[in-house]
Amino acid sequence: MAKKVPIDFVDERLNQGLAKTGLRFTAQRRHIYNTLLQKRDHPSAEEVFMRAKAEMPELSMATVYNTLDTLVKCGLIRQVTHDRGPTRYCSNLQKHHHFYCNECNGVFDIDVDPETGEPEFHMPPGFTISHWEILFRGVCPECNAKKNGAGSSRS
Amino acid sequence: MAKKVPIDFVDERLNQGLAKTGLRFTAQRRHIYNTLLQKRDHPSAEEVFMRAKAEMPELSMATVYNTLDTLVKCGLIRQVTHDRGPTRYCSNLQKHHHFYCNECNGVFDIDVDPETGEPEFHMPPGFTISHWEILFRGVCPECNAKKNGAGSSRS
DNA sequence: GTCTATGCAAATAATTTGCAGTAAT
DNA sequence: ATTACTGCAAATTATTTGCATAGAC
Repeated sequence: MAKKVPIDFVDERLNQGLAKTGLRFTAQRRHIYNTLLQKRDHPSAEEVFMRAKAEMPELSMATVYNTLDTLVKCGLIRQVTHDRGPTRYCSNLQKHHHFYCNECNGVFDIDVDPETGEPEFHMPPGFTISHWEILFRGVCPECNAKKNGAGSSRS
Repeated sequence: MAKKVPIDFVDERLNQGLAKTGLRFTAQRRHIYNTLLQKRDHPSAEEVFMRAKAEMPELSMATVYNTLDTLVKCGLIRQVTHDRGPTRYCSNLQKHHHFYCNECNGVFDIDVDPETGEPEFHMPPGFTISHWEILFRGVCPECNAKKNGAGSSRS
């Protein structure tokens, strides 16, 4: 079993994240964030809800959705959307790639070699690849034009 | 405007795809596949429905969903799921990568250099990248074990 | 005390399913 | 003739929203 992430670490990270946006520290946010950090997988909102509710029975689904969005906005977790099903969440903020299993729909982190940055070097044995692509995220030319033109600089 | 894909090409490809699985050639499948090939973007099922219904008013949403699934199974199109919204579809079967715009949620094809395979070489100007990752698809070790162990060979 | 966050329930969005009629082989 | 496909409507899944109450600062 992976070693437990200490609650002090959870609180510190959460406080840092919330501070940036002026949001409040609540028991639910702490508990949900802690739930995510305790297991290095890619749970859906439903799965987070079930795990977290086990120790906080009054917790509601809406709060889970709200909190997950909040944590994403704070940069503490990332959304993972590689298939048609529910959005999943990833608390691994290290640079890494993803492997999606076409059979069980599981999502696996593929770490990179810290020296070379090569993911293949660390591709664990047993995975067979049928397809791969690079996914870039950012801003497209049209939206960049809008941002640079009209809005941003007020000097 | 990009040049129109001839209907003969559409029919030929569709027949090839359907033949592999024993599925039938229908007016709806032809029309939907043609609709996808005529525009190189990444429409959702809803968008495909609207475009296709314009020329085939009796078309139903369920048929669009069914047909899109069929075309994916035949290998004629691919699903694109990079955000929380509706699944989109891609009729570009050339090797390429994707760029997702965080502002407008648009999806753009990023072609690769046919010589080197480098996507950056062809990254069009104006795109600014905030994050990128490699997405692998295939079969995970556990599912590979199941397939090789129990089921497949009946000799 | 003020304002944000939570919990509940209702609403919406995206997709799937059941089934009777229609069309392809 | 047989079996798959379509269209419609209802059902389900995933997520969001409105609002009264509770809690953080």
